[in-house]
Amino acid sequence: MEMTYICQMYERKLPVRLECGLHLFMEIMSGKWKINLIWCIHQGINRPGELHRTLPNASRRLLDDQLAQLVAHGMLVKKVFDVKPFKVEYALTPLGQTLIPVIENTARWGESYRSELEEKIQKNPSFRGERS
Amino acid sequence: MEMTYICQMYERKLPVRLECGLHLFMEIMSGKWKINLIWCIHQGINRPGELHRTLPNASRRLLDDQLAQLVAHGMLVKKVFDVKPFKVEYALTPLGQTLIPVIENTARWGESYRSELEEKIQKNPSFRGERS
DNA sequence: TCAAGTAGGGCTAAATTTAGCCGTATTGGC
DNA sequence: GCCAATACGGCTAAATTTAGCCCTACTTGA
Repeated sequence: MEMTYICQMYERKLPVRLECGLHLFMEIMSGKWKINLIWCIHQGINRPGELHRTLPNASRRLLDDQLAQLVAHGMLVKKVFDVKPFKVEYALTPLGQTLIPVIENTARWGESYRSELEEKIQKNPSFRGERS
Repeated sequence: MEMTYICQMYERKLPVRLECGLHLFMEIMSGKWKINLIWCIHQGINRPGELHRTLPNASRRLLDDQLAQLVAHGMLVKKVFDVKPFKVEYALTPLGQTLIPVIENTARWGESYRSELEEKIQKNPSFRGERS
C-alpha cells in the first residue's frame, strides 16, 4: 500500500540556516511576492481576489502559496467568513505587525540609494559564475 | 563564427523587480552566504581563504561567486596586493557600510522573536504547493 | 620533487522557486 | 442553460540558485 499525501509537498533536502536574526527575517520574507502581500494587507487590500487584481503579474497560484506560507509562519491570519458566497480575508497577526517598522526601515535604505543600486543591479544582473 | 564568452554566464530570463526599497535590499542581499560574508568582512575577516575557513559549510566556488556579486553591486571592493605570493582582501565600500545599521536593525528583529520564528519555520519548512 | 597554501575558473547535476495550464465547487445574474 | 465571480488544488515545465567535482598557476618549505 502506497503513501498518499494530502497535498503534494516539496520536501526540503538542504538544511535551513537560521544562525542570525537576519537569516530569520529572510527566511520569512523571501518569496517573490511576499513583500507586496504584506504591504498590501497592511494597507487594507486583504482579500485574495483583490490582491490578485492589485498584483496582476503574479500568478494566482503562487500568490495563494505565498499567502499560505505567511500564515504558516505566523505573519498573517486567514479569516474565512461563513456567508454565501463565502469570502476570505487576511490580516496581519501581532507578530506580523512587528514586521512593518523593519520593512519601513529597510525600504528607506533602498530608497536612499536607489539610483546607485538600480544602476549597479541593472548593469550586473546576478548570474551564475559571475566573477570580478 | 560562433560567439565566445569570457565566462559562462547565466542570462536572466525573468525580469528583476525593484519597485520598492525593500526589493532593492533583497536583490543585493539574497544569496545563501552574502549576509555572512558582509558580516565577516565588517569584523575584519576579509581574505578569501579566511572567509572560507570561517564558513566551512560553504563551497569555495559559491563564496567566490557571491563575493564577486557583492563587488559588482558596489557593496565591497576587492584589493589585490601585488606581492609574492599575491594576496587579496575585501572591504566594505562606503555604500556597503550603510548596510550595517540596516542589517543590525533587521537582525535585532529576528533575535527578538527568534523562539516563535524558529518554531514556526521548523514546523513549516516552506514548500511548493503549501496551503493553509 | 612533492605537498601545501595562495587565488580562481569550467563544467555538470541537484535542489529550489516560479510560471502557467486546467479542473473542482458554490452562488448569482441574464 | 451559460457566464462570471467567489476560492482553491493537481500537475508539469521553466527558471534560478546551490553543490561539488576537477583543473590552472604561482610560491614557500620540507
